[in-house]
Amino acid sequence: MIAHMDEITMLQAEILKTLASPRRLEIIHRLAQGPCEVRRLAEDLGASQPNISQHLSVLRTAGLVDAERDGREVRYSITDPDVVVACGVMRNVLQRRLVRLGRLSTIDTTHAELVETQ
Amino acid sequence: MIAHMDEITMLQAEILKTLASPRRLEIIHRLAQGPCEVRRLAEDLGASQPNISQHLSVLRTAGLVDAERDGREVRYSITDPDVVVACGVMRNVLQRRLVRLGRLSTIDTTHAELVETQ
DNA sequence: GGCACTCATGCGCATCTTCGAATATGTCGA
DNA sequence: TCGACATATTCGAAGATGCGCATGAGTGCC
Repeated sequence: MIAHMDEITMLQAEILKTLASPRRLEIIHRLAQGPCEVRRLAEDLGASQPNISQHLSVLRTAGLVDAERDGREVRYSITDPDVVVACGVMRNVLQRRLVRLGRLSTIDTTHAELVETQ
Repeated sequence: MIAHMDEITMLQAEILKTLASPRRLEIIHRLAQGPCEVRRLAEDLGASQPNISQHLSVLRTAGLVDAERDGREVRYSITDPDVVVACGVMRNVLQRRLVRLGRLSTIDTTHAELVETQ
């Protein structure tokens, strides 16, 4: 579909599609704090191991996370910190919007530098 | 699905899902240069009017763009510039990756501050 | 080798998304 | 009011996605 379009635009759409999942966002969010093994991710996020593994596979294919074997465990980590930064900016957009919608009378959290990517 | 999860995480996934489309990214990219009417968008992007209108509807529902009627035309514009910034950061991540993959011997474009969101 | 543990993968099913084509809605001018 | 133009919406088919479940594959210890 869409014969000719900036290749980078299509790649970007792929990346975004990869991130467009609550579960995967949680994983990214968790990995932003530091590398983590599959089992622990599954526990922390309250999901099944296969489920987490599937999502990690998607993230790995998209090049958003790296996998490193350590004994029988596999430790995943964020590939490029800027992905977390981008997510943080998005998150701030949402924060601002929620404030705007939720409490119209409230003074805007002028540039609440949350970027609490962690 | 996924009973309890940060509401903001789910909203963020919604936003990302909205952006996870080459066509819609093109639209955002185009609107980042300034407001534009549907017909011109369709022409510039080489897509049909209904198609563009559909995508604009999705973007509008997600609150990513604003629509303003002007006579019989409707002018669309970016709601929050930070969305463009976030896209720009993502784009840079990709740029770097392409450089890394394409020309391994090339010196890394150390923080090529493209953010050519425009 | 055999077992336990950790992670990855394949399958089937329900759900959602996208597109083109047709059509409805809205706006202006004659 | 009618016609022309600009935009929005609806519909159906094709394709993609997510989940649970079962199972395969890799590793280390006995």
